[in-house]
Amino acid sequence: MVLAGYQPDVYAYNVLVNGLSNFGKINVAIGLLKGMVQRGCEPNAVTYNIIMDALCKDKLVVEALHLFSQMRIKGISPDVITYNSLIHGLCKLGKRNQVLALLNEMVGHNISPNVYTFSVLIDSLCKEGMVSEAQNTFKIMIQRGVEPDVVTYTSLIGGLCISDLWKEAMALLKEMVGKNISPNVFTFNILIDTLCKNGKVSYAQRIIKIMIQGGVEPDVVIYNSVMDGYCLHNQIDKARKVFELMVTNDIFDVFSYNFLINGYCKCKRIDEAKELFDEMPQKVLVPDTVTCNIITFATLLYGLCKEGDLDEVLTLFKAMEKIFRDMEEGGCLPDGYCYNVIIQGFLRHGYLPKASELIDEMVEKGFCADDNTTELVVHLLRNDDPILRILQNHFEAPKGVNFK
DNA sequence: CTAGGGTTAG
Repeated sequence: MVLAGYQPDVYAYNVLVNGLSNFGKINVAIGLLKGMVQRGCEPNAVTYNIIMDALCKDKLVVEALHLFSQMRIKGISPDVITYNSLIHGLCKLGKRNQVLALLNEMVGHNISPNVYTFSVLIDSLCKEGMVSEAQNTFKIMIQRGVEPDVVTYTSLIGGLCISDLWKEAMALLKEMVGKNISPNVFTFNILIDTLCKNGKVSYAQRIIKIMIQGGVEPDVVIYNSVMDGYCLHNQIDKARKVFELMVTNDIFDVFSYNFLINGYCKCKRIDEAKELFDEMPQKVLVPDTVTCNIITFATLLYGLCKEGDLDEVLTLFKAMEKIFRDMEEGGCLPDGYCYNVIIQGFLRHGYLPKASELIDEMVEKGFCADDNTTELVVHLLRNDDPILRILQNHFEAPKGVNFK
């Protein structure tokens, strides 16, 4: 464009700056910001907003604030988007005082906080567990004539759920529906999952009905939550019924299997857990879920270890080792959780050499013993087991424990 | 051309 003798205007530059920022090339975008001035094109608020927002999303709020002062020196007025980006960035860093200062500043410049501003504030308060403050902010917003939308409601409902205030969350759902603000599948899922975890599966079923009436179809996540809700509250057979319904409708995934396997392991119905595990390859074991397969192995082994069926554990572990090697090529390895669970199984049942060998392997791969593993080793050490000296090097002594 | 939320597991 330049070679052909055309001068890009500020819109053209902004498109480029935006593209570069979206691809993480913020430094190149900043270079362009300087370059455009040299070529006689003045940046506008949008140019600065794009770069400042990208910086804030990279937690580089200090750099964003530097640009903020530069734009004002140039006489370019910040707008509500400028402030929202900065406030969002500062909220994520927990800089409450600076957030309040900016809010005051924007109001002082006659820039009113809008639904984005309030949503950011409410979401941030919710995530910090300050739900009542979030509720207050919500009230203030309405008082000031700023209408909450689906984003604001979803954030606040999520916050209430985190604090187990599901009755308040339900009330809020009703309120938004009454205002003709349609909840989406995420709004429903957050609520349904909380209800299920609290053992209120029948409430959850009611919400699912409301949801279907509202034209939102339950997805696999919803069914999984309901199933896990039953598992968590010792109603494995109800969970099984949901699962079978899911399989019939072809709505299931690795999560579904993992929940149910976990449920069976927890109520010691290991045979059924193993049966489910065995049928997975025909149904869901596709390459992009290999990580989840590991989790499933761990879950299954956890159940077997607790049962003390060590022969079976060893058989499975050998099968697993083979799969691990196959996975290595795909870059998918067992994680620390997996190692710890298996090691604990061996420790509990006296297979100390195998435990030692696995700890070596785990440490070699950069994973650490977790609290449970450490506790088991310490317990065995207190009983003065000589074999455990082999293990000592792998653990730092917790306070008050002397390995020697 | 620019800003907010987003759900399930060991």
